[in-house]
Amino acid sequence: MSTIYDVSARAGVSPATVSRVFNGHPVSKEKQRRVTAAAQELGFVPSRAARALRRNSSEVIALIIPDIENPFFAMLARGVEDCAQDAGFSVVLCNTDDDSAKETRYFDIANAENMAGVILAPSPECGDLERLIQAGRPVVAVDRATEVDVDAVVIDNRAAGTAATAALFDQGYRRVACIAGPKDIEDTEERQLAWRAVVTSRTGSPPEPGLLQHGNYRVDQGRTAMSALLELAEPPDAVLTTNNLMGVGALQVLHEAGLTPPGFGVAVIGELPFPTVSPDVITQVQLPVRQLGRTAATMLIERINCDPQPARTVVLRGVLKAADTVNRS
Amino acid sequence: MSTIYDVSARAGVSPATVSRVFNGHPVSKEKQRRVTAAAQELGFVPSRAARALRRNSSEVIALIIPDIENPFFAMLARGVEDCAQDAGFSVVLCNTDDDSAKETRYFDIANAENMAGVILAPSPECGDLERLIQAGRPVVAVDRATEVDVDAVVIDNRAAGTAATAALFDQGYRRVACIAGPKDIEDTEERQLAWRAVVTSRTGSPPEPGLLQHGNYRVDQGRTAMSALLELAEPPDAVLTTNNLMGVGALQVLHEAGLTPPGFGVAVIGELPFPTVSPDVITQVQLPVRQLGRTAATMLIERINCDPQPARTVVLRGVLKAADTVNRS
DNA sequence: TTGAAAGCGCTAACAT
DNA sequence: ATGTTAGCGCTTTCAA
Repeated sequence: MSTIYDVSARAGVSPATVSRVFNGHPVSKEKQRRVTAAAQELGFVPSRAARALRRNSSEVIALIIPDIENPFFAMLARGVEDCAQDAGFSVVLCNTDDDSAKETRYFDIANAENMAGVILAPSPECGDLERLIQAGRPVVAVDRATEVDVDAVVIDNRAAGTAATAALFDQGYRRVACIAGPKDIEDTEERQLAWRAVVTSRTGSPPEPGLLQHGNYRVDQGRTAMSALLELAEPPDAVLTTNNLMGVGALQVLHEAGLTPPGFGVAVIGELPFPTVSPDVITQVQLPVRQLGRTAATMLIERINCDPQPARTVVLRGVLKAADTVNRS
Repeated sequence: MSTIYDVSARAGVSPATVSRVFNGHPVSKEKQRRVTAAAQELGFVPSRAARALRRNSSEVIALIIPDIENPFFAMLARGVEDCAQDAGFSVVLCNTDDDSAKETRYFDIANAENMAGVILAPSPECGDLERLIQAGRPVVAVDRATEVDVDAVVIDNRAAGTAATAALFDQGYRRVACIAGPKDIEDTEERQLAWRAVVTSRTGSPPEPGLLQHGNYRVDQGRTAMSALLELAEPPDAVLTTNNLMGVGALQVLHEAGLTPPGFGVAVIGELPFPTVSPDVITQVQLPVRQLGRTAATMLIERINCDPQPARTVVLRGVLKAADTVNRS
């Protein structure tokens, strides 16, 4: 690995000039040419390690998410990485399993690595964000907002829940249940409240308590919740799940019980990953997840470039893909 | 962010001693105590950036893969990250889209960042690995081997292809087609050859050319290939896909054509991601993907710790989950 | 066991 | 526009 000194010697200029060329600072045409030529010949690649130390900011951003195996976060990661790469940043992948201690550990690492910034999908009780703020490291929250006042990109959960639930009623279902996420998470709470509101307005009374189940956003809990719903004295004829993975679990159980859509109504907030059967009979609210990632990365990079404006929250809306309307009389 | 000097001043020792404490080098009990106390009080976290520069090796490894949105690679990433984290390493996510130019760019970044090592799922024509080798950066190849002689963790593709194809014949299917990956990739080639061998031995003659389709490992090409198979003058009664995503595509097309398993036999190498219907009617060769990631990370970390042994190749085997044997007479 | 000091490769004042 | 130089925070000889 050759250094800036090797290049400067070969080009007959000072190391500072080489640095200037590689940072786009003004340099005379002639020296510019000599430097690039010398660098080319030596296969010189600037040391990001040295630069990070000197500038107290590396060309790396942290992406802190619950679990990359969840297709939602994989998509998000893809959006972030695409955008980051275009801007010359690399992305460090940090899985937290919704554990705030792990989250905090990653905050420390972000500091220790002098990372340029952090994109965070916060766990229910978010880690100690102050550590980042105090170090002056920009943070953008995605998917969920945080207590702390930082930039955020979120989904319009209320609208998503309303659209999905209303679609089920429009398709003719009457007893619409809901499988929601953990109680203490804001976004799922919003979706669940939307469901409750639509049920109330369509049926004239609030949903029975048994029709609301809580899961942890994963497939197995979708299964558990769906099983519980089917065991009710008076089971529902349709279900809304507030995320995609619990939708997968619910569909598995329904399938095993011989209750496939559209015989039983299913609506999912989020997109079913890799469906092997036609998803036309399932109502989905498709979330612009990649866009979520791209937007977050863009905002973060603006901050990294010292954009001084106050914290912003960007709200993205999902797109309703209603099931083919089989109006069951 | 306090530095090693702040700590040394507070503890009344030299900076070198602080460094020694944090690196597990011998230091007297007393000073050890004072240093840890001082560090604790100051909330000192060692600068990885400085360390990386000085040691010419950071606590970061690169994970270079085609696409994190493919659940196979998401699982792999999870295995890698879990293992890396335990050893104190962070993981940089690099999506190549099977583009060797992007791959090479990431090799340069790995060098520029002084990364500790690289885990690489090589694209068909692999990037310029020499850049890494020459810089002395350890590399472990996963999923596919490389031209260059480096450590590798791969799947026993021949066994996987054989088991899956044989299972289809055992279930009573007679005309077994194959949807394989790109022609120039070794692993899919192995799987396809295994299919060919089993077909030949079971039917007494090699498969007709039309029964072999090539795709690019993605859902859409699985669809295209399956459609082509169904349009044959004499269509197959079963199909093997050499990866999971093409299996998804094939199942979609079959479903749309009203040909669902077990009426039409389907075997997939790899696991169907998030199946919404019971996968019991589909033969899968489950690949130990997370284990693949863990093994690769473990091997890499051994190399980082200067393990001098010659390049090793570890072969992992999949597990056959045959469909419930519906023997169609 | 401990400390002093050099230096990893770069950037940014400062001086010219 | 360009060169000189002092660090960024750490690790690692070398001496003591």
